[in-house]
Amino acid sequence: LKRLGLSYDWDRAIATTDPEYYKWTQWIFLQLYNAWFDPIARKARPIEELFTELESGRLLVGIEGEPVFSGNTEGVDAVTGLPVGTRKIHELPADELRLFIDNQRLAYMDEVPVNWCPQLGTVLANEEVTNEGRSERGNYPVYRRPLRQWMLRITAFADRLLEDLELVDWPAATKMMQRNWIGRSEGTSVKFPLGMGSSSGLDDEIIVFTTRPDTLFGATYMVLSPEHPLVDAITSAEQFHDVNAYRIAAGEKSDVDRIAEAGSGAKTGVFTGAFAVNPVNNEPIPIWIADYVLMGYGTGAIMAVPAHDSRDFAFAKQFKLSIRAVVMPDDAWLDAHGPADLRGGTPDALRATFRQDPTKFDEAFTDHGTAINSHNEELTLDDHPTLQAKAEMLDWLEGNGRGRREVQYKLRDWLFSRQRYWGEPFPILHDENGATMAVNEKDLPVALPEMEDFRPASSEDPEAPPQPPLSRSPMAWKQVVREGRTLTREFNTMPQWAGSCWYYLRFLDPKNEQRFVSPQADRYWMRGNGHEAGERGGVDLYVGGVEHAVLHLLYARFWHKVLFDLGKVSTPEPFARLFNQGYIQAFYYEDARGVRVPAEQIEERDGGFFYQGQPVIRHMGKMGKSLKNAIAPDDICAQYGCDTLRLYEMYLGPLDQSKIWRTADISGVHRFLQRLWRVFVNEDGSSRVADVEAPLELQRLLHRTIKRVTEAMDNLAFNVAIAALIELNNDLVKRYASDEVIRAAGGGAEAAAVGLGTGGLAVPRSVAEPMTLLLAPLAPHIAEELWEKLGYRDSLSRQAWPKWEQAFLIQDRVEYPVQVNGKLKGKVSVPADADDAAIQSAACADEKVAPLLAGKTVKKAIIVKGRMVNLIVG
RNA sequence: GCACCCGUGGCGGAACUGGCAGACGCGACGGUCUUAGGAGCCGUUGCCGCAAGGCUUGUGGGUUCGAAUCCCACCGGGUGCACCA
Repeated sequence: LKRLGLSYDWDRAIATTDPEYYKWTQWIFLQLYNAWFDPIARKARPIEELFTELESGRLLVGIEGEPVFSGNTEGVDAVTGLPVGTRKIHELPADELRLFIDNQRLAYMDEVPVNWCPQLGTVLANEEVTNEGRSERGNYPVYRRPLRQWMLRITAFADRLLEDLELVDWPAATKMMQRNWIGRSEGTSVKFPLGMGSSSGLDDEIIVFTTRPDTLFGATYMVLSPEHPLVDAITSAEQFHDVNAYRIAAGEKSDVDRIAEAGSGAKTGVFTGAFAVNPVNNEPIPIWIADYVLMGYGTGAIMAVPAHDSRDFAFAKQFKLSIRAVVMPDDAWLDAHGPADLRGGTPDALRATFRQDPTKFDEAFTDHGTAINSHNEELTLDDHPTLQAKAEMLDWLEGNGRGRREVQYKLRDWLFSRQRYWGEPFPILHDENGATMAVNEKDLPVALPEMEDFRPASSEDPEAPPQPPLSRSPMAWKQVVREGRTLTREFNTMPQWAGSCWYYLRFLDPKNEQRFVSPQADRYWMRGNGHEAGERGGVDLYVGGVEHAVLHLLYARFWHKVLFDLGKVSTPEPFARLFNQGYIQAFYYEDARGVRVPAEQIEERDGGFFYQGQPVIRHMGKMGKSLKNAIAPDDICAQYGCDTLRLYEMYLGPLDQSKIWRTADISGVHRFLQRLWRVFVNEDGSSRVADVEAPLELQRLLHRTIKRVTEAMDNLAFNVAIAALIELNNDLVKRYASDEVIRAAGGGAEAAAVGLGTGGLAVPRSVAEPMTLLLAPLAPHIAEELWEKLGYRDSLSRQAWPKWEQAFLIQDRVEYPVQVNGKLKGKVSVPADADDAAIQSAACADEKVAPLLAGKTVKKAIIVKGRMVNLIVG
């Protein structure tokens, strides 16, 4: 791939080139294809059970082809004799039944507006489009256009994906991002009948979603998204031209333009000529179309309450639509936003003005308040606080069949097909009618065909049709004959996420040829911490960057839940604990044109930075190719060794923070390793370690170090663990000085005499061995070398982790800081078993403290055992 | 705009449940060994002060015997969300 000049990444290359791996990715896809979501049980079930449910009559087919549970129907239709709102399934023609079933699958094909990126020549998932409306990869513009594509029904799992975030030990920020992305919002759907002036002639209604049903009396117009399916039917003849022109313009707009427009606050829109009826007061209200209403959220239609929604307020002012106040704000808001001549005046005047004409205020009031101007013959909300008014309105709507409680999600189904060569082929065949069927399990994997030219069709024209490279593949691959019928393979391929969605499961059992993972391996690894089946469980610790928060981590949770529901894995969540590591950052440099220049060729002089003699500007950013500021790890390894590189990166700071690379700082950890080596090993390579007694103070330091390192490692605080080892090493260097120091002091024999060593020059084995084991996870290579110098022939990796002994953590004497009135004044050393009275008298007798107590009485002494003494004097 | 996280020496950072702030490292300074030092070794190093001593965890307040840690307000930085009805 590199030779061909194509960009690639390793995850993807491995996932799509190892048939033993993608075979099982295709198999999991078939699990999704052959499953449906039971909304009552709230779980995925095999498609066979859909047939069973249909045959038993517990599941019925709704009028619009939706599944209806018999328990949810009300009464029997007098004409058909069937439960209200259902059809006879046995009389359904085969193709309709097939359509019904296909529409229930967790992997299904649908024609929906998708993110089309002509330059990449492929469609993209919502999660792969940036806030600016560009492709995350390559940063190209993305357009919305309807295309028939493979979708995965992740929305069915929205509630469980949200709820089960409670189970996992993840960073708050990552959970927050998933919650935002799922975007659950509780509200009300309200039916607005079409009124006079509608050209449709149908008794159609428009359903809107709102979180503020209490403001329904203030709905003075309605807005449909330009793509709303009813637009054609309702638009009047006079308005047809304008509406059509607006729709075309909106369709041609890229997301980039649309989002830029949103940022400016400007609104565009066109009147359709049609009216709807506000169900609470039977007033006709005009229906507009505008692109500030998104087809992708809610029902693609809104009731506009301009007095209490800032977008509707801007739109109504621009197009001179009426604005009616139905929620009274508090006085402070009125005073802050009211007309200049009334500000600072009486609240009554402001209230009266707001009630009459909210356009005199400078923005919409969107908070909760007290309902006003809100009553009809049956219902009055006036003077009721917003929460109460919401509940009352909801009751009224439900009682009259004009609306009901509803939950909306921002999450959309996952667009799963791509028009690229490098991806797992779908294990799917199409018949002559376009119906889909699964490839037989025994025929997996469906391998990619050999092709000369497998590049995606790139174009700058948003109208360019998608052309999957596999559509140009040899006929021998494209067509499959099964039972005498010629079937065609699916030409789209899966996105890179497919393979990464479950690789952690394959890691548990990578050589298994019978299953994607054996139940034994799943149980052993995923429930290793004593979890029962169905409890959280999952991978013990998963370290990765935040950029996966709503991509890989959401997709993998979804697949895992499907596999869990189908009994293929035993835990509902894949990753028990997640840790987001920070990025290594480095300086990068831009020349006068803003072009980035290689950081390694920068000269620093005269307080400035220069590239080939030209001044450049220094910035800071994530280390990588695009900023031309990468440091090749190989070079650092060649110069210092890879243990030094490891140690340096870990010593930079906490794992979750972004850290700045500074090559100069490497010498610190490099020196540590050299000093450590010299404590253990003589210049001639012989070991300095022997079976000598370690002094008590050293034993105590060793056990303190074991404790600190162990706890730091548990917290992933590698920098702290390394610091503790450096301290231990510094102590050893002082006690058992290195060759150079001994020579300087006149040779080994005299060393003890001049105070350089207390127990001879040999380093006690009882310290050296545990220290080596503590070092092993941080600097594994040098630790193995030292282990060999200690006389072992096998790797230390099978050794038990050192344990600290409480007995060595206890000191004979304890040094207490002495505070007087909360201020630190002195320190006293007392025996560890001294009682409070003894500690206090020692504290009072301290030479720094005593003068401060002269002529005063100690009113109170706060003594915290082992911690400190605080004397309160009057 | 809303939400979340974070502010500690010249720098990276440490500090268990509120209990000696600044561990450890870098840098700097001094010494030593050297033909030499951008190597090694030995020291010093939060700030002010000759010292005694005083001050110090973004700023201001609060709780407490005691606050980097808890609470409130503000300032600064980072991240996320955002035409989501």
